Amino acid sequence: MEEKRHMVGGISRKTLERLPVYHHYLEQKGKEKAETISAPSMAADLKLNEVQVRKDLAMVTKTGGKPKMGYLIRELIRDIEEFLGFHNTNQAVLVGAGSLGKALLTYKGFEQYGVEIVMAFDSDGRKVNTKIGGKLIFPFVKLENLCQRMNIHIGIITVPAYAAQEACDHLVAAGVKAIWNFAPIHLSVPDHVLVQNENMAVSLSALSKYLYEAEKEGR
Amino acid sequence: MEEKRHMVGGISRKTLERLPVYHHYLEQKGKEKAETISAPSMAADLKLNEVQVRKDLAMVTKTGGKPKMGYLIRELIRDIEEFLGFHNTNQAVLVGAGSLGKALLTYKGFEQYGVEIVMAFDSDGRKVNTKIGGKLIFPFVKLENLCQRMNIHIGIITVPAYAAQEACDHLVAAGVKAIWNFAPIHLSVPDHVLVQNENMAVSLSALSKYLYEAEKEGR
DNA sequence: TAGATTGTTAATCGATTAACAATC
DNA sequence: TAGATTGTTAATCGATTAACAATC
Repeated sequence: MEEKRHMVGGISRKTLERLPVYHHYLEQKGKEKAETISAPSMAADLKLNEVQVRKDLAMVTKTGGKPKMGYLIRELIRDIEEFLGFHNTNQAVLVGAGSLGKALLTYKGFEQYGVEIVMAFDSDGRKVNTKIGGKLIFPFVKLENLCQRMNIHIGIITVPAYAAQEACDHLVAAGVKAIWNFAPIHLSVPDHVLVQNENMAVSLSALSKYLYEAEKEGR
Repeated sequence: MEEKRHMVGGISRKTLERLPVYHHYLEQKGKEKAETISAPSMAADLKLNEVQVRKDLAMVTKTGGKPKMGYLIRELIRDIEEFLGFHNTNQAVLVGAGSLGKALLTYKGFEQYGVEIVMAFDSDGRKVNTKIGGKLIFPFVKLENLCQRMNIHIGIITVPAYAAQEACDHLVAAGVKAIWNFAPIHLSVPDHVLVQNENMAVSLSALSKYLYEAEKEGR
């Protein structure tokens, strides 16, 4: 049975990308003492189409909204969190304790999204056995063995591009099911492994292109 | 005249996202002594559709490919770089010298994509006047004045979510035209300013959701 | 009741893919 | 020539938006 590339668990990737945006927005609103929210006001604030907002919410909410009243904020937050699986935390390992890896190891916000980095790997002997953000750095050669034994499901790749495929292969061999890739390179993985690319080069290119166009058009 | 949201300089955002991927791939191939490349082989390696590759390349290349031979790698690289405006470097400032900000300040790969970070701002007095990655940290209150005087076009936001909109407002007031936002929050900006969100929460949510589904389905 | 809002069905729009003629 | 490959036109597919009935 072939799985559609753009679908994850029955909803479109586009919707999936908007859910965390809604989640963050609703948490903000919740702090401001608001109890309910309407799709048109959410859409206006987030610059989205109101029907799109309603359809997205319909994918996750059990009780739905009430005409003239909108949705209950607390309920929506809970529904989104359950839908996205925030509450069943997955353990992750990080490969490559360079500056970006260090930033991710010290970042506090991941657990909110159901991901906990439990350790890191690096081939630089000077980093091995030190701690960053409270997480111990192990030698790269122990990656496969340790990940397998600890039944780790998520690998985060922050090594340079030339080392990324090798890191990826070891993670896959260890049984990792999802890879969060920060190296600007296309990774080859078996079909059952999800690769989520965080490609900064893409964003930069888009910015650069936009400014290039803006200049040409004399804006 | 209204500009289509999903178009940047006449090409679709999807194509724009793939161009840096092609660029990196072609540079790899170029190093391996290859001189030409065909759309089918690129498509196979990058797991894309071959017609899509051809169409994307047709958007940027002047001379096109030759039947039976494919495209000249060096030429494609040059065309993509010119199209994306890699060669006219834009100066950028970074706001928020925390762990992520530090990672970006020390990262070497940006200039390749036409973006040079020239300085950073932080409201923490202990960081002010120190250097990270060779770039000087200025007090946050000087942001608007300095950016305006130096005619900076790109702002990179790596402050916490609660401080992001304020940082954004100052950047916009200083005349910045494009913002690269790492805070997990929707920024309100005037229409002429481009916001490029690097939302790690979105990626994490997708990973988390994928694993959640995989478990449910017993994979 | 009137008006705001929801949820759904139908129309539109854009991006992807298939089909195919042209060409080296 | 035969076969690989390009480039383009047409068909398909999915996501967005418009229209509208239902409801509080």
